[in-house]
Amino acid sequence: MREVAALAKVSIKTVSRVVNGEAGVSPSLARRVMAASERLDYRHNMTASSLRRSDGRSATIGVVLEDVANPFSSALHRAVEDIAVTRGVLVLAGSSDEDEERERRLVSAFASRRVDGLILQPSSHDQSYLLTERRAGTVIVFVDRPPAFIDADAVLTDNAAGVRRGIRHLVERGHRRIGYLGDLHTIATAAERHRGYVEELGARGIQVDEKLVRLDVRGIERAEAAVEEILGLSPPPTAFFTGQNLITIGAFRALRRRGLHNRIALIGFDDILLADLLEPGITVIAQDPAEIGRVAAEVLFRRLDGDRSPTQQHIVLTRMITRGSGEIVP
Amino acid sequence: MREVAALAKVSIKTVSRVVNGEAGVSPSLARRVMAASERLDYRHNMTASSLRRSDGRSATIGVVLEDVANPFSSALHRAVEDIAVTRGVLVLAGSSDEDEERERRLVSAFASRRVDGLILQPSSHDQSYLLTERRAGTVIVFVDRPPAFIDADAVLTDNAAGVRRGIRHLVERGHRRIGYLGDLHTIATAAERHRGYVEELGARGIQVDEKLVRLDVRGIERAEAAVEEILGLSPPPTAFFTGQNLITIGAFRALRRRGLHNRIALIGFDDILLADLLEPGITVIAQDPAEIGRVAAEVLFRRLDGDRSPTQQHIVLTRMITRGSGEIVP
DNA sequence: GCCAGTCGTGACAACGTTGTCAAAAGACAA
DNA sequence: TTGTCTTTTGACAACGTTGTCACGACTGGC
Repeated sequence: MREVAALAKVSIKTVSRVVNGEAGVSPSLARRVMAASERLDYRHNMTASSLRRSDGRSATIGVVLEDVANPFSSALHRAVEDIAVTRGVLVLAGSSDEDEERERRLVSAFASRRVDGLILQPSSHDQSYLLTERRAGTVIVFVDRPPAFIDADAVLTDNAAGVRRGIRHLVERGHRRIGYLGDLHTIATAAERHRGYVEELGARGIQVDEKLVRLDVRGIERAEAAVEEILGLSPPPTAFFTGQNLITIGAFRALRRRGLHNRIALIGFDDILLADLLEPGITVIAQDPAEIGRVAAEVLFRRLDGDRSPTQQHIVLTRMITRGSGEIVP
Repeated sequence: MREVAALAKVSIKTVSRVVNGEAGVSPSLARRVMAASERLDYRHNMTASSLRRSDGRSATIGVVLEDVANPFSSALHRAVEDIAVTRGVLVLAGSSDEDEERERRLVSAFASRRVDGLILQPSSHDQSYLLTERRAGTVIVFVDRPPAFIDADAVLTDNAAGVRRGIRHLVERGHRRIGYLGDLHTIATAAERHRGYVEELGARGIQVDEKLVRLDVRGIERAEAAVEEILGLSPPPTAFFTGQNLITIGAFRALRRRGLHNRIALIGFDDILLADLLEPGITVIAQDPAEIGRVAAEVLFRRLDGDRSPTQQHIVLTRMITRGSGEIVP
């Protein structure tokens, strides 16, 4: 900037004014400054700018997700980015891998780079450590899972309601013995989904048979094994509800290996790419990660713009997509 | 930092030394400083630090991908992140959507935040605009597509070789009429893949029948339509090679709708989640986006560590995964 | 007890910007 | 011409750090 000022024969303050598009610079000087910064390949230094600036904004936000490579997280990430770019804001992204320690390290790294806001899919069970960041002015929005020990905006899926919808769908088609496979019960969403299963069965006057329920099922292989086991019961279930993506895939594999994929019903939580090409197509309760990301980003920027209203939980609805596997009758 | 210094009754320089873990601070003072910064919730300001620091490093890199939400890009992104975290470096990510203008805006936004390095999956056909950034000391590594009008490190897939492998597989099983569907010919990788098709047929003494070839096929629907058209020829092809993910899906759909999925062979470029659950499973030439990301990040950090050797192209191999669709005989 | 050398500490300037304020230059009326 | 007001411009300090350097307090050898 100093060099540009020297070349244009003005003060650096005038260069600053031109760079920031401030009013009150005569056109001739402005032209001279632009020409000079062009010639010297001048690049504005946002970090120095935000250091000095009164609002101290870095025009950068941080996003902590379970894994930027998984479809749910990355769709959410993309939606956040789309809102952010419209405001010239950049997105730092990190994966917590369901690990509290990693989550905290990421948050701390973001904080030391003075991000304006944070979108967090929490792995931890206590986010009170964020109080410090918030006191420092960082806006925080939770996604997918509710905050614990801190009052903050959150954008969540109606997990229990979604599962109830799926279970109702099965019960209405005559199923009474419905197996349930859920993810780690410590994950808030997994607990919610299991709750939906129990509640809907209760509401329909069906006793929960604990032998048909497996929690803490992680990954495809475990799901396959769990389905095999449950199918060994007598009488076996006539339908399965699977509480997560990979579990759905594992269950489908197991059913197909046994040749039961057209005999036993299956509904999965969370949509799966290509689910419509399978035989039968898999009926799912689909979340809308892009919508979650969009809403979260909008809430965040509204807060940054000065919204001081009480924190709020925003619920994003699920949608049932029927493709065949959920419409098999007992 | 000033407040911490005041509370610990030392100079701010001593606080700086403690925060940076520099040697030569007496243990008693160090303890006092730590206690004080704990009590005041002091957060180191990396932006101010990197502004003053002699190397000027921001411990942040930028990644420009086609779309952070697509599986290829996001797997690559994740691999980069994994290398970066080990060095305390954070990753800014952005999606170019195959749009030159967006790519340049992202690069410029990254540059103004003084990222140390840039990993770029270019959409543009001329990246000479990056010369300025590089002169400023930013390390640049290209992924997936080679640089144009700039000499830089690149990490690429052996596209042509991968396709040749697939075509050979089909020819060896007796196919002579093999349809080919490719993405936008302006994308370097798509052009390379098409080249592989032509070359391998040539090497096997098979004349390319242009009626069996469709380029510039974008997305699932277009691919479906293209397959339908080509199937209308007489004689129709006995196999298809599809040069991209979505095209493979579209082709499979079209074949299934016609009831030909067990009669006409299909090999796709790039692996598809769940491809093994389909009937038949889809044989693919799989890329390894995670490996591309890993290598790119390693090259980038090696450069940042001072490696001044000539720029290099790193080739990441493809792998054929046979699942059934590619093993159908005419 | 003196000197040279080492170690710990702090004062100060600087990194690249922008906010503040005052000075200079121009516009207009009397 | 003068005085007043408005517009344009620049000098300077400050943002939160770290590099440089110098100072004082030890240490050990004689």
